[in-house]
Amino acid sequence: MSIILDSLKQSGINVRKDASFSDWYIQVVLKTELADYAPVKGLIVLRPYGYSIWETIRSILDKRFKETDHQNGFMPVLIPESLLSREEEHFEGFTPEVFWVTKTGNNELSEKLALRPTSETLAYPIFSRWISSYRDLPMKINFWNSALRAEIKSTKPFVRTSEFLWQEGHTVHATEKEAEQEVMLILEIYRELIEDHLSIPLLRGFKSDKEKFVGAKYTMTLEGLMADGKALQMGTSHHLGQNFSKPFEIRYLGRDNQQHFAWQTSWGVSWRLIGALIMVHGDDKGLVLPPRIAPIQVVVVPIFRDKDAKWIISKANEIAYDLKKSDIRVYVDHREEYTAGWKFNEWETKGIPLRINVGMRDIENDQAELVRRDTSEKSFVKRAILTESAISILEQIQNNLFLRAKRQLEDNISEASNYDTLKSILDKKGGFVSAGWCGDQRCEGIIKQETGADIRLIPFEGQDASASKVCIYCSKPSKKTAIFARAY
RNA sequence: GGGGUCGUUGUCUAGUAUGGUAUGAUGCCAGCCUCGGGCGCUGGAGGCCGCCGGUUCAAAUCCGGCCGACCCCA
Repeated sequence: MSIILDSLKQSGINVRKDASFSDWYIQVVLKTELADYAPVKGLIVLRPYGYSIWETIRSILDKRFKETDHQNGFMPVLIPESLLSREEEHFEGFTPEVFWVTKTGNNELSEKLALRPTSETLAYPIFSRWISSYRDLPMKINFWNSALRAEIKSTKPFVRTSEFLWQEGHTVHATEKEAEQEVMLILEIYRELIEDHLSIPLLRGFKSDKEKFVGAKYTMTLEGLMADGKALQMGTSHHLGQNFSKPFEIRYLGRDNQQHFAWQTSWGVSWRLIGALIMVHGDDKGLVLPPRIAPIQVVVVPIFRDKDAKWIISKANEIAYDLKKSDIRVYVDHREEYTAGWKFNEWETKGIPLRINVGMRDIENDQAELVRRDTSEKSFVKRAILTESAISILEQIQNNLFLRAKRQLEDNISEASNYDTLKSILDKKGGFVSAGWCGDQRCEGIIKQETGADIRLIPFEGQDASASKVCIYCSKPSKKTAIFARAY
């Protein structure tokens, strides 16, 4: 059961983040009106506030994709079984979580149709029709859509749902080198989104073969750390090699007048990022949004009594007008049905980075009160420098959230030189644990079974030192330095 | 994969042991109120007690199945 805080009313968050993390998370999702449950297990409804955060994430990414010569397209949601199963490893990997359509009305379909768990197998035969020569390459297409993967056991809004919003990019290249560059470019675009906009620090590296995208040659990943010490995969970029171009016959005629199989990549991030935002930055009062992705960056709350309402609201509008001229996303809460105190709480729960209060006293003093969401710090600022102060404080909030999270991440990366230490760190502290690994999937599998932790990534950095280590499980010479964690 | 807890009005809940037509708060609606941290006062509306079936004169309550939510262990 939750620990109920008497001091808070039911309309607010009434459990503490550090006391009952999971309960707290659900309350934030529901009470800030990000999302609600749908009638089918594992499915959620995005409410306008949640959707607006997704739209912000989408617009940031979309801009970067287009700047790097990607185009948007759309693929249907149904995939014939014959196509889904064409690449064997891929099919086996996805089979347990595929939703199947078997009927139209009362008639059995002659071939089962899968609700897309991802679009590779549907897109690639079509790509094959579109590509015939090196002149058609590279082809770089992105889809903003949803994917369906049945979550049988445990579900959690945004983090683990049977349908999720995401983008999936698919590119086709003439050379392996180009595909490798593409995978890295995308990883950097994701890093930029997550670290610079969502203020969530990351570890970068490769997935192990066991954890990579089924069918990929290799997968690169960005991993974040949640406030409860569990890791969350934030984005992945896959080098598909020719693993799909061969079965799906994506061939092009080269300058050498020879047929070549193309080299491919695919990559995606999902609304899981919204879950990460909640878990990383949220506090006992609710959501805390970094300014760059907050749908509303500044809320202006006019404080008034009936007789001077119009006057004070007009002052609030003037402040908002100035802020808008500087491209700040601002909202004036002029509702007369709610008290100022009520509004303070509501906007804090929703995580608006900066609040500006204006009442009669402030107007008399030619000032306004600024309240930071991240530190609760209050300051009075003269009207003349209000806009520049707001801009500067928003910037500070953005940085502060990142640094706070970065400290949290760094404090929770441990090193283990033997198996007992690994287990004890996982149990007592959580977080990421760096250790030597022989590269054998059996060791990896046993560790996961015994500790619940898997290899989150093989980091790009620090691999030089791995030769001097031994495998954390079998003690044979280490081939890689791997980072283990329990994860969502 | 294994185990457990739970489902009562928009929300949170009492009632379930021992069967008799549902309690309180909050929210909602109307009207008042000197509204700077979820103000205060008066009145009002709101319920297939998750769904389906069984037992019974009678089921929120007992039994079975299903659906959904959450937790713990691996």
